[in-house]
Amino acid sequence: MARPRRSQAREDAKGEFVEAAWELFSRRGYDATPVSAIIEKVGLSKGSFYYYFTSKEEVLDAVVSRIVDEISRAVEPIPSHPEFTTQEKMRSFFRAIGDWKVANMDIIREAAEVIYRDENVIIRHKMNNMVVERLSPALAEIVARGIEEGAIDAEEAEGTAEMILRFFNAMAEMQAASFVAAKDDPAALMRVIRKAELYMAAIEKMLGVSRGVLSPLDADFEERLQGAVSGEGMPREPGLSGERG
Amino acid sequence: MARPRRSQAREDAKGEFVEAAWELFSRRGYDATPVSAIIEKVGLSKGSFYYYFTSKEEVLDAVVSRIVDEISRAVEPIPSHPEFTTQEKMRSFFRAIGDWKVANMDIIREAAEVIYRDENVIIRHKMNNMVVERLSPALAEIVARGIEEGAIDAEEAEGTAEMILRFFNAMAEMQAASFVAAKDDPAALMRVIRKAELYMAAIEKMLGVSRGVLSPLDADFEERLQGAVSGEGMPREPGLSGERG
DNA sequence: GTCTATACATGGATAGAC
DNA sequence: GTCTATCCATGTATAGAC
Repeated sequence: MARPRRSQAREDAKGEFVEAAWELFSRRGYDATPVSAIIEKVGLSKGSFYYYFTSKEEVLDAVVSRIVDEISRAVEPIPSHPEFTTQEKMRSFFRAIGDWKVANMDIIREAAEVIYRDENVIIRHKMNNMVVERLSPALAEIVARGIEEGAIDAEEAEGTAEMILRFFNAMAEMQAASFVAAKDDPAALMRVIRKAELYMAAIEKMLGVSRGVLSPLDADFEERLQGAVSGEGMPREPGLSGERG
Repeated sequence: MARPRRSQAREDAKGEFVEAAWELFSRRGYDATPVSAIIEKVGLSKGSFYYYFTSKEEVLDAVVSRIVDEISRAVEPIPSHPEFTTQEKMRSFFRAIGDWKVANMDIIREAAEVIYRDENVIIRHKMNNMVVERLSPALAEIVARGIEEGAIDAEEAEGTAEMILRFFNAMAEMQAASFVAAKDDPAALMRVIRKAELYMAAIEKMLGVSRGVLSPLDADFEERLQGAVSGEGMPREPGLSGERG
């Protein structure tokens, strides 16, 4: 027996609001998206919106939470992987984040320009903080294990894990600033990637692991990124990852 | 008898707006401060405000710029200091920033709670970016010199300088998160300071300098911070060479 | 060039009916 | 749970006075 519903029953109205909000925030920005736009998209009224969320900010929290959930799911099993060494776990960890970015490159590329704008710091900020909060435990577990085994040189696993993730966020901010500064310069991307390697190398130094333990993924990531960014895989000059002068 | 100028003569109306804005932003927050509050405080009208600034955001930019100017003035002479070694320059550099924070602790302590709130990320963000932008050149000069002399192990001075400053910002974000998480816990401050040492040690590792080159300032900073935080007036003594004239 | 007064559109949020 | 109607704060624009 079917449950009696109102004319246009919603399976998951709240979810629809979150979905619509993300689409709008990523295309127009947070401040620039009025609640009225969200409700229009969903086809419900303002009253409904405020039935599910106490404020516009709350729907942003939900949006961010949903995104971080995805990354979190990919990262959680890594620390307890039975066969991975500490190095492999670290590499997988960063790669999981990178993979998410690559997998969502089409969205990100479109959203980046918007999200990276000053007015939308609030989005990045909530994302950054949630990444630290939710991903720290898994990374801390890997680091703790690494310290035990002597594979990592650090004093305190949790603080170190948090620090690395915040450093990762700082790297993203660098990318944001670089892209905004030169969004029309096609060479900008390569400069950003080169800078990113500096950051990865810095993490290696922080952890006292040898150079290249974390960064090889970059050479790989770089290719995939390049493909994703160009949209069709333009031919390009070979490796720049290892060289220095 | 002085001719009565319109209401009250203003020497520097624009400066007064900036001053008033900073006082209000730091006490109530950016979003929570309507332009009407700023003009009330100054005693001028909205039209005046928009004569000097094209938007509310612009006055925030001016506020942030003024603050970063202060730090910048303290930092600029350091790279060309004739007698300092690279290590001393680095130490002075970080200390100059620390000193500014200590000197302004009363304001900061009051403002911290407000500034650190999510709604006010925009303030921190603009501050962070401006710090990177304005302080990078000086730090890069120190680093470049250090690389030449073999005192610092890094690949590229400018990128490294920018990275370190962003890392510094990340440290501030950690502090923000920690304070917000436990604002009533008196032990929280010590934990934060301890965490901060982790960050300073990480910078030392990044630069390939020996442990303690940068962090001794922390022991010092810690004391002064402790004094400042406990509410006692602190001896504010810029232990650093040149600054404002 | 500097400022006052005022008008206005936008948009977040609420109340209460169904 | 969803609606309609409404409130009201506030950023911004403008006309015009000194």
